[in-house]
Amino acid sequence: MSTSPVPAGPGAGPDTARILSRAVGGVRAATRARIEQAALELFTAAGFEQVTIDDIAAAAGTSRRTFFRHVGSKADAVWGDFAGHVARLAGLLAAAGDDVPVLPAVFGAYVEVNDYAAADLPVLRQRMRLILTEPALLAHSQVRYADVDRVVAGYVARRRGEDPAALLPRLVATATRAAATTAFEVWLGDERAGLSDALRTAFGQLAEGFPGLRSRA
Amino acid sequence: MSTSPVPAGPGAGPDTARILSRAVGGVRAATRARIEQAALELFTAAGFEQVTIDDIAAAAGTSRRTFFRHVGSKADAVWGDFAGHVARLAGLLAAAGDDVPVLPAVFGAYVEVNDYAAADLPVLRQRMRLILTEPALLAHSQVRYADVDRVVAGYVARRRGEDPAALLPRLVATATRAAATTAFEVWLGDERAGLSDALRTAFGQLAEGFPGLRSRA
DNA sequence: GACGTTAGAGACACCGGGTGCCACCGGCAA
DNA sequence: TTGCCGGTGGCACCCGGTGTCTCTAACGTC
Repeated sequence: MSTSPVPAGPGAGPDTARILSRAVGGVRAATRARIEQAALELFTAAGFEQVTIDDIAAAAGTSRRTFFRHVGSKADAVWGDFAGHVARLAGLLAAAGDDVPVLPAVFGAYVEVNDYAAADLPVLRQRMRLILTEPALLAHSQVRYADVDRVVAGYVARRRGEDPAALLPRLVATATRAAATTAFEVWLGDERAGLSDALRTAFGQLAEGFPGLRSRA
Repeated sequence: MSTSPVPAGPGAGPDTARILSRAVGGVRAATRARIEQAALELFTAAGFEQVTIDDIAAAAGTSRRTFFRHVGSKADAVWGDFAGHVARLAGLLAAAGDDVPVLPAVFGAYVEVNDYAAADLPVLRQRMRLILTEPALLAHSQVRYADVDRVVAGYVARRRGEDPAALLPRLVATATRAAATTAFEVWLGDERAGLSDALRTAFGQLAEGFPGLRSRA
């Protein structure tokens, strides 16, 4: 059970992973978490492009093939359970009453789904810094955000009785998401800023139509 | 000089390219145009992922290595001279007088830089359909749009005397760009729609802060 | 007209992300 | 014991992208 190069063979994997799981729920989730953690550390230390899959696999104590089985792609290693994030957003919107106006409902759902516990903020900063800084990850983000946009556009369309492909639902989705990512950027650049505050400020500006910029400067 | 498999060797390239250029200006530009055209046709016919670089090179009558020398990457083959596009936008903003309010200035620059001649619209549709449909190209678009955002944010910051990294300049940049891409989407989905009209409509909604969505539905 | 120079092109080798396939090993049920 | 099954590792392969070398056609110079 030491870390010395014992020829333990492939059987060593399941054992250690088993120990790590137990409380979490499943071997899969445990190894995936190990891989993602190793990837995050290596990416922030050396940069996304400089780290190879073999590096991550080695750091996580597994193989290249297993990495792809769990994570799917190099970029996916940074995103964690984003699908669950989107699902929570969809749930919040579905649960929003029809008495609250559309725009505040979207704003509120965004703020609530991004209401992280203080303990999770450092990891979130690490993730977002990578996503917004590394070109390859920034590119990949567009594919993920498209899922968010579909959810929001669908909600607006339902409330308005419009086609989700119409201008207004799509516009609300892309504009609110643009505001959210911008809020993330300024939050990332200011160590003292609060994420919820940044989101609310950005949404406020958006909802007011940038009043200071429409008439004479 | 026929198209039969004469062992012409590497010398055949420069000759034909020479003929194609002359009126355009440079052998480089001609071969690049040939490559981009071949790529666009193959992508729309078979899908972005299905087409390999070798396919494009063969269709353009050149080699894989030459493809990369001219185009840079597979995704770049779709974008044409987007850098010039961004430069024109920057020029329009720089030339905008300080008497016109900030937001209308940005809107106007966007509309004007996207005022294509009728003859260019089919190719534009082809390009935008690919960019908005193919996931890999949608991802890549984020990197390109980041350049646009920098230009717009810089303009807003200059007009307002703020830091380009502050919330408002960034927010205006990302929100207007989101509106523009949304306008492109609906324009793409509606054969009869006008691009300028779609842009103006989207910008109008954005500037008004979605009035119908802020109070009771 | 022979010369060297230069830009463009092709061939080759290599790297890294991603996938399909097969073999193995452990646990579990019949 | 036997058979199944989830998880794993190894291997081969495809493809996008880059560095390097060589070749050749075109151009200016003497």
